[in-house]
Amino acid sequence: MGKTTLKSLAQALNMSVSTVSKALNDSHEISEITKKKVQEFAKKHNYQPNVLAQFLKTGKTQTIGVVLPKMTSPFESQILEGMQQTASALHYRIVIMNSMESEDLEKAALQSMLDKAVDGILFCPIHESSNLELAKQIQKTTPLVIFDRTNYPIDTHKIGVLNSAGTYQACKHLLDIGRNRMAIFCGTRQGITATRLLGYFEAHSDFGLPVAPEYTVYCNVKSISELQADMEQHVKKLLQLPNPPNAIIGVADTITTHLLGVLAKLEVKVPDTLAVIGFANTDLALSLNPSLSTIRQPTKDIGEISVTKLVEVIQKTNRSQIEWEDIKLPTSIQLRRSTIG
Amino acid sequence: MGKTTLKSLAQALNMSVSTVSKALNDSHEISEITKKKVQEFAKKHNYQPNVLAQFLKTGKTQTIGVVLPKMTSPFESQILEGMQQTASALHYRIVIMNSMESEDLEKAALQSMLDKAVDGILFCPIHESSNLELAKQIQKTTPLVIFDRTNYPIDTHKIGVLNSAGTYQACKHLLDIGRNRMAIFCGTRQGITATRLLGYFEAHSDFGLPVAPEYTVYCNVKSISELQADMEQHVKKLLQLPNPPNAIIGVADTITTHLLGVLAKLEVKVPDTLAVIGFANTDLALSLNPSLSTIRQPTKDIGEISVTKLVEVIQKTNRSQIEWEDIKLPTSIQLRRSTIG
DNA sequence: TTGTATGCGTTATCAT
DNA sequence: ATGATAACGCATACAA
Repeated sequence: MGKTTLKSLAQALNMSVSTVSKALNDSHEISEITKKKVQEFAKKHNYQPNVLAQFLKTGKTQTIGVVLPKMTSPFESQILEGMQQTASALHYRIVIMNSMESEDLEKAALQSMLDKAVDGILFCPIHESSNLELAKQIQKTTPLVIFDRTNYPIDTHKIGVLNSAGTYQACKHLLDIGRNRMAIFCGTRQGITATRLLGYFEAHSDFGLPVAPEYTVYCNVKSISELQADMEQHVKKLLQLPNPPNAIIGVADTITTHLLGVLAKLEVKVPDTLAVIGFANTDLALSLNPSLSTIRQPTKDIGEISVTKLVEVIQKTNRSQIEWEDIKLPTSIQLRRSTIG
Repeated sequence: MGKTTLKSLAQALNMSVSTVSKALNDSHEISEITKKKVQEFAKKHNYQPNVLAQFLKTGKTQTIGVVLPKMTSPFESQILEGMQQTASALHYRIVIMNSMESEDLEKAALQSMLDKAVDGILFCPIHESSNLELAKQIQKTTPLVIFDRTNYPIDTHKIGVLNSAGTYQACKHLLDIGRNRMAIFCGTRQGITATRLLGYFEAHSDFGLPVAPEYTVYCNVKSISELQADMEQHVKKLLQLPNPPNAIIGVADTITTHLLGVLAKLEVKVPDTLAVIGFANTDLALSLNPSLSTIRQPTKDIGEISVTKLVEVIQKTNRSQIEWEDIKLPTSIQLRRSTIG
């Protein structure tokens, strides 16, 4: 009593392997009666097709590889959950490779996908040109879709959010509540940060607000502790300006949420002295000090659409004729006590 | 110029397929000179072995399946990250299936692993007996290791934490700072909750504190909003008692962190009126209102050890002789303003 | 409607 | 030291 295979079934049923195979695949060239017979017998003997053999035969693994810079912050893990769920629904499985913000690891991750053990790749590059050549190379043979970091110069589907609009909304809200001196805390000097800054500048221009260069702050996001120390210095410096800001916008989850901790430590009153709003997908906004006004990204949708689009490409026969889409999903804004007191 | 395979290499080199295969696998029966020749040629032509064929041949997929109830909270995502990293180091990949706290989905997830597309399974059951029979069934053919929920009645390695000690420590700390009336907020009535409650009772017994039954509170954790509403009611009720508690212990990440939001909403002073401490792996403890005293679980270690132990089993030839370990890792306690003001 | 034969790309066994 | 050949389990073109 070894494992049940097509062969063993065929033997037991006194039929040929191909008949059994076709019957189990519900082929039209098999009579209903034998189909039923075979299928029942197979079920009874708990037959499980060896997917590896199927894979080898069909060249498809029903597997999607995801390469992304981190996976523990709410933004990423929510996206991953969305991907996992829709992939499951489409009968795909997800394999995650964490590039951990390192270009070398990212390269290794991408290369490990290359061995044809995945049908397609969902890629969130570390920065706007990291491993670009490799990605282009891969794309020649394996469908690849970009998510989140959509300003990555490559021809394929891209799924991200309307970053500049998110910041614009935040600025508008701050202005509405009388905060006209807004600092903005950024991460690295590229990609998404740049787009979010754009919304900030646009809003200032539209609303006739002057832009103070010292209000644009770049933080060291290498590690949480470095980020905290760095933000502490920046806040102190800003508050000593002759014309200090009365609001801060955070351009990323980590920055915005940890900024509250820094301000609490410095005993800066929020929102009295500084209103705070920013991009954040934490579900702890209500438990923060004070409850945090957020610009939320539709993480579940990002995950879902990324998978859907990728599978679309995978299943397309003539891949050359696809019109690549650059999808930008809208953000939403939630107002809480960190801005409205 | 199709894909480079053993066959194509052999043809080009005018050698046999088996020679090439052996040369690439560094076999001792191949001369150094041909080895070098083959390996260089293969590299030059960017040869990638088809892992699917390898899988079919060897019966190993170098893939580990993870089934767990959720993946977006810090505790779970940190564990997943730990698993992913050590798996990578051991040349395994991780496939995640999210049971989403549903027994049916859990069953489907486990069954989808059954088709032999994974070499082993890491399983965190929804509750202490969910899909127990199926798990036992699977275990006959596929190595399976339990993590987090270690009070699952099955014979295999289990990797979790010393839950009762965690709560015990928290109680001790509360007593040290003069809080002798501690309520405890639990989730469902089973498994881990029970163990953590044990530490609470033990501490009370050891320290000669009376246990007030109304201090043990079970919360509805179906969704965040239900949890918040439910906790709000419980807090109100507790504070109206003739002898209200002066501290609350949360037994899980979500409960503890969201409790702060509820208390903020009710304008209950923390820690003045109620000190708060609890199990939580959020890295936002410092940004919470107020900064949160936590009992932290060694998530990275859980992930790392789980994978290591599972791979150990996978690679063991005579699986029958293994002594199953029930590993309990210590928690650590971080004191912040929610208890020490 | 059913069966036969072949191949997917590897590894492993056995000759040479 | 190298090569021929047979599996692994399945799907499919083709034959009957």
